[in-house]
Amino acid sequence: MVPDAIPALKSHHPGKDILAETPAYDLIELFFFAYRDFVSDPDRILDEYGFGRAHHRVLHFVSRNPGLTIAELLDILRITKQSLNRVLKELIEKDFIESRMGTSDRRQRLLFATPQGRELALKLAKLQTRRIMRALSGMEPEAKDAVSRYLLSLIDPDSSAHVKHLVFGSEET
Amino acid sequence: MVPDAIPALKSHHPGKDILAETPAYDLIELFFFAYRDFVSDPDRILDEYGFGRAHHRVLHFVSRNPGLTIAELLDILRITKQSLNRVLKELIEKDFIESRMGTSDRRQRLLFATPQGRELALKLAKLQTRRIMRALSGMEPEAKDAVSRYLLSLIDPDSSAHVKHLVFGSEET
DNA sequence: ATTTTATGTCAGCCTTGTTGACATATCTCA
DNA sequence: TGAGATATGTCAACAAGGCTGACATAAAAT
Repeated sequence: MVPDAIPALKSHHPGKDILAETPAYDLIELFFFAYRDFVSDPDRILDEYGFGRAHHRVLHFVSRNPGLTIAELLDILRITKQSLNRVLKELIEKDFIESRMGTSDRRQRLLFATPQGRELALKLAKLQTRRIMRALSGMEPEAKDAVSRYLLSLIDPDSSAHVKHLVFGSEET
Repeated sequence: MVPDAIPALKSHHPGKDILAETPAYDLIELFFFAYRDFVSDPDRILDEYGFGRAHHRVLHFVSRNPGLTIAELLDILRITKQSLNRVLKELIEKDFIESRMGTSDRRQRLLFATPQGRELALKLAKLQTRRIMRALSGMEPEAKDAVSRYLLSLIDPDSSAHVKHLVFGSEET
């Protein structure tokens, strides 16, 4: 059923080339399916509020990082300010996020989730946590650490320090 | 910096409730960042062909499962036939995928990647494999298995048997 | 005083998802 | 055989969420 998809790797040089270049189809495809289902949980709830996945991402990171600036948020999401502005404006209008003028630099906007915003963000995070916990249950305790290190290592090395700081706070390695 | 986002879980009942409901922010966020970077690799190459991520997904699963039917592909991707048809038509026109009439059931269309299609699919899979191998290097051998089992368990239980069959072939457990 | 920076906004476009309606060929079953 | 179910294709319209380019403003930095 599955075709010989790696003809170029059959004959030639021995050694690690073969292993290094043999596609890791299992991890590629499992990642796709896992992500597909993982992000689908919040969708139903977001619908009730008239929000989409883009709103979820913004609300999540603002709720997790009170006082986040526009520039920092753009760097996290890797989208343009025009794209961000569209969903952010809606979140502010519907009172899920509040934007205050920066104190030290008054050009900046500091973003904060409102109580309503924090509540929704928490609700969605719990939903995803339930799925994560179900997956981790029945696995050895070291498994969670392995998964965490794997995901971190998948990230672009350029960003990994930044992500580490964002996710774990000011810890090292 | 990080707010007290779980006030509702502080006082009440003892026991596992607290742990079960404390958001797993680390795994939630690492999953987001890892996926963000993981899917970005192929983008540059796809651009050269005038394709997007939707084309990539279709090409990947057809290349991996020669003879796939439209219905099976729709079930994998979880999109509507109209959405699929748009990108599939382009892949066929540009000769990356071939559609043959079913033999046993002539209403069906059996999809096959052309040599050109297989080549592109392989190129993209290798690119993602390089990132995966970089992440796995430096981890214990059991780590890969832990990651694989974790991702599989994240998937909706309804789909997990189907995914298992698709990814690993006709194996059990 | 000038330039740079942080943000906002308008306009238009692209990709990729959606719904609903309808057409065709083929298979299944009574 | 004939009716209905099934697999696919297609048209039209729309929505979400990306993008680019251009331009505006206020505040900081030099």
